[in-house]
Amino acid sequence: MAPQIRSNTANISDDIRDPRVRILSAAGQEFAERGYEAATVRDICTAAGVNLAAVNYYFGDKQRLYIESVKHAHEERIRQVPQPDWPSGTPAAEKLLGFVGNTLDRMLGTGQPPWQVRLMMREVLHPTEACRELVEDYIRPHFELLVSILDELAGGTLPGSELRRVALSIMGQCFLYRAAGDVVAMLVPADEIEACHTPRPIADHVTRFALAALGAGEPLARPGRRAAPAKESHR
Amino acid sequence: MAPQIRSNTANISDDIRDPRVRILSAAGQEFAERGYEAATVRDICTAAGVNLAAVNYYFGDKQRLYIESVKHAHEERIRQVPQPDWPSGTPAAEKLLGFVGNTLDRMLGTGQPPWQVRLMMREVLHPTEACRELVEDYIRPHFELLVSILDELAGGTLPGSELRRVALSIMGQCFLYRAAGDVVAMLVPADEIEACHTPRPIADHVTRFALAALGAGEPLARPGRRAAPAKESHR
DNA sequence: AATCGATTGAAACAGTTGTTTGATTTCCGC
DNA sequence: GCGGAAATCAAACAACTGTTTCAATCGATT
Repeated sequence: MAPQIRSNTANISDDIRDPRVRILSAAGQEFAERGYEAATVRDICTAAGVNLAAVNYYFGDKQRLYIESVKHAHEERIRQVPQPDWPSGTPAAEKLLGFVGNTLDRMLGTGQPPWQVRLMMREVLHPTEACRELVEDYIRPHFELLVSILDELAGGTLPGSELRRVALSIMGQCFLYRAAGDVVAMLVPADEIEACHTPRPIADHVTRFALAALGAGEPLARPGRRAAPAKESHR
Repeated sequence: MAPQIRSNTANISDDIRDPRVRILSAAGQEFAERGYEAATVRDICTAAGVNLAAVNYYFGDKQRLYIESVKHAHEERIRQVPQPDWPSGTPAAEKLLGFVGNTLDRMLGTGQPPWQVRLMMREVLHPTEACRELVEDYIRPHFELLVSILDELAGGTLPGSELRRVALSIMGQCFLYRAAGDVVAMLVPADEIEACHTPRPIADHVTRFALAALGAGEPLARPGRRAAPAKESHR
């Protein structure tokens, strides 16, 4: 009656035959493409090549299938794109460039972003139960790595709260291209998109922007006369 | 048979009675809250206090109702939050702070962001037909205003493509809090959220960050050299 | 080969969806 | 008040949804 529990260490060739992971994979793609409501278990089962009843047999209902498919997607993604690691002694600025490039590669991919990322993005934008685990296992480690790079970059002179704000500023810039890429493409001339808004140039820009802001690189511009030191908010 | 066309200049007291705008308003809130698929015309009609058939009578079908409700939402929003305007001679840095603060107010609102914004955000994240008009009428004017402020700030030394990249960097930082606010709240300690991640402090940070990057303000940190100036960090 | 539980399969179920129908009421110029 | 268009209403429709049922099949252990 109850489905047999499969070992987590089953090898890949098994996975392809295992209807459980076939369903998870098909479900992830459908959910990523159409969203939770618009995706139907019928389409998922057809894509997975299993019977309609298999979803309820293995996962109980659609909602639990969704949660499991998000989990499965981010576990797969962690295996695909490991955390970058640098030899000790690598300059912090170089680490930052590597980190931003890696983040953009993850988010945008070389070509079409993989469905795993699009599914995770849906979860970030409209969180459900599956979100917390996603944040703790996938997002937070990356975020903390960025914070540590920034700490090194600032020579330990900035408090944690400020480091986190700067980290969010950097993540936000990457995030915009992933979540609102279509709108960006409407705002910027088409030829400029191809030239300046692909992963590598974006990474260069975001890094230069951050380094300059932290005083660890040349400012992007040299306004003619020393601009009046922009008195802080006068509220 | 065909519904009568109402003048666009009908006054507000009329609007409240006009079933057309009652439906548009109810639909916008439902779509913003639940998304296109999950929102039902039955719930919309109940909320609007009209008969089920009214949607098809006035708008034809659900999809056209959605498009019209997005249009209606951003027209309303434009009326609510006019473009900021400064007397000539206002320092560019001050304009930037005002712009960022205004953008965050629009996106986050003082309390719960209005449904109009949440609906527009859905359209940005998962564009449909209604998106193009939204971009041209609502987003692009704001974007171009930011670009012009940045141009002034850089003293005309930066090319348009670079200005647009910086503008996107700034918008991205604001955008993160609106679109991924829940995840931000999971990444940052709760007390820090209340202290440092509300509209005003964010606006201060984003502005300082950008000014420093452009060389028009003090860097956030002084790595290697003397300790951080920590001048008026937060109050 | 027989057995028994795990798995698959086709079909049906009950509920909800967007949409349509056709009668009824309301409104307004005459 | 009358006539006819505009607007409203309750009811039904057909299609699709997630879920359940239960018999058929498979696969390993005896």
